[in-house]
Amino acid sequence: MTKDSLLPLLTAHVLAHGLGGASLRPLAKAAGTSDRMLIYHFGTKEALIVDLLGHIAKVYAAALDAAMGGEPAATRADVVARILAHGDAPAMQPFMRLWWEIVAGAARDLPGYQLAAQAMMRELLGWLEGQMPAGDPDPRGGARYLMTVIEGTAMLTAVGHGDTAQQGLLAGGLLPS
Amino acid sequence: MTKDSLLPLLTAHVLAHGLGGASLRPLAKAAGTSDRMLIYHFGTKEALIVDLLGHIAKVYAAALDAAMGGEPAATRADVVARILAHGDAPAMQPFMRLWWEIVAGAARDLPGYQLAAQAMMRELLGWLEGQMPAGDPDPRGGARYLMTVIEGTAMLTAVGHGDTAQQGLLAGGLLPS
DNA sequence: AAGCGAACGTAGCAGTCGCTACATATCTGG
DNA sequence: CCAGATATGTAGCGACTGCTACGTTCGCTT
Repeated sequence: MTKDSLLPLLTAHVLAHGLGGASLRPLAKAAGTSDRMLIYHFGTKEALIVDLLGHIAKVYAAALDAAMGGEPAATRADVVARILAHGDAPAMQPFMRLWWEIVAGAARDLPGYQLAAQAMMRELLGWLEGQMPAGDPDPRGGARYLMTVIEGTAMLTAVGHGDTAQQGLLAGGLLPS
Repeated sequence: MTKDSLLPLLTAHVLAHGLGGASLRPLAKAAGTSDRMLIYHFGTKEALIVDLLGHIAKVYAAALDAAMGGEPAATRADVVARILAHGDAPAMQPFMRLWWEIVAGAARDLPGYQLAAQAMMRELLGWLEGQMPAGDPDPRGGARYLMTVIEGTAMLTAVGHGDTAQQGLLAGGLLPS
């Protein structure tokens, strides 16, 4: 029972129950161990969280890679539609709930949170650059532009203003009509 | 010592120390009371948080109203620049840190969080609509579009990807060059 | 003045927190 | 074959959690 075998189980638990309220004993039960052993392996709860965030970032990267397939999109609007569909998928929603906790932790400068969030955003940006339409005049800037729009849409959706974001995307010519 | 005189002091405490980790005794000390009295006034910690979120939304609305002044912007890019400057102001940063906790709570459907977040986004949307340039072809859709972009920028900034968002805004023609 | 309800302090409940001391197992290398 | 490292269980520490029981003080009304 090593760290690497523990991390997926811990990940599953925080995906289900959140990261902020996670405490050692429930985490340990989810991983089939005791709090004693978690401290033994990770040294500290804080170190555990840092390791866990790193692992979650890697899981996210793998999920993006798996969704990477398909030919490049025809238009920027198609790129947006494609990734919004990916984020709206039911399988992604536990991760989306977790994501906002990671953002909140990064905003408060908790150790490990910024690093994990930046890694995931870097991954998403790379994915977007690879998805940009073939003849796009500015794939590099365009990918950054789309990422900004997409994250804004995700946030508004999280607080129940998804329709507002949809209307904004439509007005910005970023939704296929 | 009524609820309404307590709420500003409680607000100051959560702005400084966060909302997720807030517990009754520190809150009470910040408000100059005891945990006993907080329960007496609000009935439950959960009810206190709900009331507090409602109050925070009102404070946010008032802050936006106060910043409302000035003639309408000349271009959409000016609107974006204006509100990003407002959000980057040092006085707004405790609120920004709190905001991501509110988003995370809304994403997890904690009681009161969605309501407060929606109220604040509604307020921001109204402010944006009032700030749209005079001759804008689609002020209503444009405001929603700008709000999506602005919130995306805020999120990327929170996780340390502010430069990425800047480049995106530039590529989208939403920053005055 | 008597009575009453709201406002408040003190003390404490049962439970959880991160973490540790201590005793054991189980495995590995000389 | 046995020393030493690695792994695990049990029990518990002190601090903190939300919340409550109980008693007191205050301002007000009748």
